[in-house]
Amino acid sequence: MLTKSSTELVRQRNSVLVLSVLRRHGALAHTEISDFTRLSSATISAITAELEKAQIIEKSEQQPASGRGRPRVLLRQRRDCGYLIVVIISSDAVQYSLVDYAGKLIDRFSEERSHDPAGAVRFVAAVRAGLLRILDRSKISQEKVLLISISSKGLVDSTEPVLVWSPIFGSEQIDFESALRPEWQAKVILDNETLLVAAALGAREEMVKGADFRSLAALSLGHSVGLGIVRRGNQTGQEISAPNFGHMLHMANGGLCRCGTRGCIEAYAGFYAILRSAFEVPLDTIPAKFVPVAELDKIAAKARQGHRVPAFAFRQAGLALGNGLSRMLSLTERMPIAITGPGTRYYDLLRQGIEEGLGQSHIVRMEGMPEIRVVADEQILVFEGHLNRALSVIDEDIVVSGIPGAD
Amino acid sequence: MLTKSSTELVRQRNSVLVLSVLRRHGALAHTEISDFTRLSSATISAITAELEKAQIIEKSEQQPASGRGRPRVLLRQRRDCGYLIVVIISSDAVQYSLVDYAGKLIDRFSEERSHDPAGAVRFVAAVRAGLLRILDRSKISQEKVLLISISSKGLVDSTEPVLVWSPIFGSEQIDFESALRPEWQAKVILDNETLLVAAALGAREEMVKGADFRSLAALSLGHSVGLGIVRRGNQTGQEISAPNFGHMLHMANGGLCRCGTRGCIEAYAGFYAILRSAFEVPLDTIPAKFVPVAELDKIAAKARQGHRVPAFAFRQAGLALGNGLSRMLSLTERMPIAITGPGTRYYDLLRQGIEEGLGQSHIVRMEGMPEIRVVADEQILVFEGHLNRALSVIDEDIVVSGIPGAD
DNA sequence: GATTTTTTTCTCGACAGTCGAGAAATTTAG
DNA sequence: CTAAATTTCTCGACTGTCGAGAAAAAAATC
Repeated sequence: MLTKSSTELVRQRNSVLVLSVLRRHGALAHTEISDFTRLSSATISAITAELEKAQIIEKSEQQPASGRGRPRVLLRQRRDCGYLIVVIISSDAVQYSLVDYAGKLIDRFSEERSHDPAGAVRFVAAVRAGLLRILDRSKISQEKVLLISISSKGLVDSTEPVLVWSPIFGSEQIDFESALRPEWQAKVILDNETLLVAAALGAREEMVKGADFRSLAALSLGHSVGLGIVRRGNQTGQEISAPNFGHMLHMANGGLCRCGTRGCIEAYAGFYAILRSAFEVPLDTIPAKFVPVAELDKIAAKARQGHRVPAFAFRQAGLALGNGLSRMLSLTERMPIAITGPGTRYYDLLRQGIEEGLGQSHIVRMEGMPEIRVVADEQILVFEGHLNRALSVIDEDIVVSGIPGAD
Repeated sequence: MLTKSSTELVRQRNSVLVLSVLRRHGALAHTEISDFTRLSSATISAITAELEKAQIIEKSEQQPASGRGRPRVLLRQRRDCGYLIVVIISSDAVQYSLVDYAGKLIDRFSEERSHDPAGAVRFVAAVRAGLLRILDRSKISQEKVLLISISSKGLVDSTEPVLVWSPIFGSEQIDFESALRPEWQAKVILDNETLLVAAALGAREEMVKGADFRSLAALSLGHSVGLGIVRRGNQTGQEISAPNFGHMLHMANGGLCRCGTRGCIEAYAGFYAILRSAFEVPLDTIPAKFVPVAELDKIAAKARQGHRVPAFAFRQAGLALGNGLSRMLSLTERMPIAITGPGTRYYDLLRQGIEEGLGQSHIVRMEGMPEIRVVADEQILVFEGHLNRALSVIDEDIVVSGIPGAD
């Protein structure tokens, strides 16, 4: 359903546009903003004057003029315009980061997680405590926190910040919105971790390729298996999605997965699954909860020395991943695949299986093998994805919810 | 990448909006347009005056006033504003339809197709001849044909009207753009057939549910297997895609498919595949090119009488479909599935397998079985999808390419 | 038949937004 | 100290939407 358009909407969209180029390129002069946005100089004047009056951006202090002519005055976001709290939930810890409106990290700490399984309620309490703690440490007033951006592995609702399924809590849902609402008036968003990795990689790619960038998938290998897809939308920015890839069916009536179903991709390619096949444990035994990476390193070493069984375990994992990716590609357009996560250290062992698994499908035989690259630093990408996403959400909210001081 | 907005864009979008409500609801009065679009009466006056001057819409002749007050004047599209040719390519014929700007069918005929395999070049020539023929029959000038909307089974390029892979021509690509360009200046679009079915069903659904409609998948069963997905986009209308579902990998190293790959879904669920398993022919024999439906009806009759082998063939087909659908659902949100095509007559035999196949995946166990409905009249839906899509493309093109007579 | 009521369409002035052109500001070069 | 260069700011023109009320036209009422 289309919806009506008006002149105020035009101003809103152009204001968001100005803020977004400021995000992408840092402090900019009037002229540069005009160049990037293709808006006329007069319009830039009007918009920036409004944003400045509303204390969202500010003129930077004069810098030594480096050329002839009137010196430029750079415009940048006001750091104290608002704050963002990033919460990254991983299997063994929760990391809290406080970030200002300009994207600068102000404070950060991690808290260990107890692994008690019946702990969804306790976990939520711990997150609430963590949020209050980071707020307290920095002496920022709670109203200044505009957004809480949370990420976790697992399946996330597409419209509300609800964790529908996670490796740790299973089907015990966690609704962060209602958990934080009385205490916080900040907006709460929740994203799948690998989706953020994909978003960050997509943004980097768009920086380089510009309009040529079309789409990209990120595959995260670790205890569990995650996938994020970024596609360039028709008009408005990027479309991202985080499917339930790790628990897509690999083989009917296959190995038992942590989730209780048989034959998931993760039941072949998760760390615990590789361990299970390497030790030739029957595929229907209940998988180990956690697998120390050192343990897997030993198996990998043996596989590299030429031992058949451990090598076969990695190969099976690769096959499951390759088949799954080929199925994903059957449902989307052709796109490059970036592999991240701790599992990348075994890529040499997985590679052959992945490629063979990919090659078993019609689409890959027809279009050829997709480009596969290995990308390290998953942690950094997750945080980068949080910032990209969260700060542009804040920009939009600020503008749409009426620029304060404009009336 | 965001892009700048301007007042002219506002007018464009609102003009398209007016045309689209006229499409959806037929001839409307000034007041009604204002109600549907939520634009003010003054704006409607301005826009409709412009469209009328440009000979895109017209005031309908006075109808007997049916109430107090000044009688309404209804506005409607001018039939002769432009024309659309719909080309539906099916396995045994090509149907040509000429439609006016108001969506009314003016002329239609079908032409048999010869099944010679090396016939891509000849086929293109036949299509060109068919297009000229329908034009000639109706005495409409070629410049008045604004759009040629083509559909086929198979895989279609997402940006250009190129048939990348089809059941008949295989990987022999057909570029309709370049095939028709010298002769026709009309825009050419090409869509997968099942995608149009999904689009039509989505539009119907949106009529009923309004904003509650989220997404829907259409599964077409026949000689080949097709899938179309419609999702409600963030803001602008619907997002539709037609994945290569029939040739998604069902089982590694499985039965041989028409496409030459092993283990495609179609190699289990296509008509020829059901025939093959019912006759207990080895799964690696090259499949029959065409299977008369009567043949399959016989097998179905036997299966319904309780014979094991034919019943098993349908069950295997159902399992392949169910597994495939479950994989699709792992990569998208939960959505209802509409089953169409000639294969629906065997739904009673397929059903159990489909449901079992769906149930083998984590996502379905967690979210529950998706709603499955059987929808007849695939042919009508294909044409309806063509009209929905093509006419709104025309509306947009007319408005965006500058309203003639506005200057 | 004239007048009032009702409903719809049309028109006018107010307001918001963008744009181009040129004025104003401010620094470097000579 | 003046001219050139460069950036920012300002003004009037144009386009768009909106609300209010005028104009149109038919039915109801007196």
